[in-house]
Amino acid sequence: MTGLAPLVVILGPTASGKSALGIELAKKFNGEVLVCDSTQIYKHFDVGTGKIPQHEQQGIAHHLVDLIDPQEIFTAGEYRRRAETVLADLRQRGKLPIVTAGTGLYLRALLLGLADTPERSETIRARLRASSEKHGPTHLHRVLARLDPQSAARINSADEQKTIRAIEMRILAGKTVDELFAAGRDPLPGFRPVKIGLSPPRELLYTRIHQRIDAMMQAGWIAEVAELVQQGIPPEAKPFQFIGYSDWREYLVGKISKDEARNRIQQSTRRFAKRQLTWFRREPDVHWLEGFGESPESFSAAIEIINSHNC
RNA sequence: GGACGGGUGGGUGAGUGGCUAAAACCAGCAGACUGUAAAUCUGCCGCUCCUUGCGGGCUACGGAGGUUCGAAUCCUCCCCCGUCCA
Repeated sequence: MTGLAPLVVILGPTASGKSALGIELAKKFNGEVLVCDSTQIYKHFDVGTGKIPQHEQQGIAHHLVDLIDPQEIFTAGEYRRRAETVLADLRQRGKLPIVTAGTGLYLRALLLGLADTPERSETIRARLRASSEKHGPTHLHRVLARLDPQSAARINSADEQKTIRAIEMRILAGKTVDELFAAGRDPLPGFRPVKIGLSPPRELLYTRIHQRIDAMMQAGWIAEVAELVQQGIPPEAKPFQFIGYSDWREYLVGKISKDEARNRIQQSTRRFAKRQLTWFRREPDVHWLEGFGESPESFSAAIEIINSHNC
């Protein structure tokens, strides 16, 4: 029991109000925010990724934001490492860490850890992709079936991305996925997570998502994209895969109308929110709240949950 | 008033006598996911019953009738919509 410091986690789909709740709780409990979001990692992609502007942070420090340049690649493992550094620092300063999590995989990497597996290798991936191009879409899956039948059975043959990763692990480590995973993960030491989930009614969430997109547009999202394009950041850069960025890019060159871009963005955001919900539903020990993070009810409910875990 | 074209499941839309509860796409729902994760991938999607099976029943292609062993598909009348001619 001793030595285990509390770690508040606020999780939920986009637009559910995680950030707002995080800030309020940080104010109340002398905390700081650790953003757990794979998109806010990137510098210069601000409006569309929902970063909280400085002037809205109310003096609460936000960590794990703006870590890398647009052309770089980030990973869940790297997130875990950086988060641990931040956590150690907060602990030293007696601050309550509050994690606002929208990216399920990163949260899992933080809390449960990852198995000791090889990191991604761009060379191997490029080679595999080339070979897939040459031999057809299911070729890699057949290769995997030979190298690692178990994971081949688990991975759908259409899922090239996961197939490649499995082959990559097999090549680099000389072991199958199951063999690698058998060693177990490395859970976050020294902390006791208190998880609060935000799950507002679906209809309301979708409405809120639409409103948020409009607000982002008003906050200069399109201009932001124009600026990024102008700086010469190529369309293949990872953050251009984030919702909206390529749509606005197409809008800017006149390929689609503003309305069309907006519609597409609404659609993919809704789908994204669903996927987040699917992921988080499996997260164990979550105290689910039915409202948005901004609501006073959520705030007081969250306080009660945290207090009951005697933080 | 006349001439064409058309009315299909939540939407768009294919289907011109059986293999059609009806393609495809969208929307929606559910799920998987241990280093790209706002990514990537999968399933369901008229209602209903169970012994959950390439199972049974019911309802469905504007409406009403008809032809046929069998109709979204053919015929008749009616109602709507679009374009054109008066």
